[in-house]
Amino acid sequence: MLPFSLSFPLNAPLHLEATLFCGQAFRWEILSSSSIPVYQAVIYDAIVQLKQQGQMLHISSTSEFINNQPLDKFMKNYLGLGDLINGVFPISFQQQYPDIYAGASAYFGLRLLRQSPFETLISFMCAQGIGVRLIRRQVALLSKRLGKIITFFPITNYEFPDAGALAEADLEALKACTNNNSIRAKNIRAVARAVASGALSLDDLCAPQCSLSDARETLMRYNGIGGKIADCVCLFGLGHLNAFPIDTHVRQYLDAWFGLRPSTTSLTERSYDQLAEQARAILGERYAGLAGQILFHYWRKDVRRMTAF
DNA sequence: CTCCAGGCAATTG
DNA sequence: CAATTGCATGGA
Repeated sequence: MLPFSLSFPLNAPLHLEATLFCGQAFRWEILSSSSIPVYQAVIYDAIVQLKQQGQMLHISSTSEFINNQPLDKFMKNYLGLGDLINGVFPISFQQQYPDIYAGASAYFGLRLLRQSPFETLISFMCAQGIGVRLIRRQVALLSKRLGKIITFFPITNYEFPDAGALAEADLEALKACTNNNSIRAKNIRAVARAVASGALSLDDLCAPQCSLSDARETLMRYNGIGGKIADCVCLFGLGHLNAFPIDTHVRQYLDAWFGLRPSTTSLTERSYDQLAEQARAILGERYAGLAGQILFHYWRKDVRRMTAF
């Protein structure tokens, strides 16, 4: 138990495992695998632990404030507790695809996290053509080697490095953290330099003050960020719940469940946008990203039986 | 050895 | 313009 703790009641049951290990976040760990699991991660400069008992969520932290907000306010926002799953899937979807809706209902306790924009950006730049295992390894290495150490005896962990740290990092050191991919290391450092210099302001790209199309357009100006990665950053770090990232898994379920296929054999910028628009037509413009993330998790866990998270 | 993993960018028609 | 083809790296 960490020094600052609080509990609050939930108006709907959470699925913490699905939320923290569905691929939107890469730093959460399970501490105890007893009947009630405890989840731990470093968020900004705080070690945070979560535990759910019945309808109560117990939170403890090494800091009273996270990212300049009181712990309870920060965590409610971080965990997306304001999003009500009831309105996420349109009635038309429930009627037209009752079996899929029923299957996905096991994951209605999944929430969309509002993570650090910079950490989300760099994390998903590590996520191209690579498995989730290796993404987690890269993010862990970046933190361990380039982030500040944070301790609360006997816990030792590391903050995700800030833009300044990555901007000044030695390219070879960075490469050693990014799966030995020098192009990726170079792209990450360039983006970090843009953020550190103020040329790129991630706060300005957050919803609702910035539109999804403006945010992704800005992000996609940088090498190593295409439509999919921009959408992931928008959805998981910038609060754009209508962003709809299409990866190999989403492509698979869009095809299998809805008969949606890209107009081209390989996904181009154009066919990507077309496919995302067709998905939004089925899942609803407003919450397509959140609905899609639930379907993504359902597809991977229950249909494809993947255990990689 | 081949194929896949939460794609991107340069090149070509 | 739009679409096809290279490319990068580790693990199953």
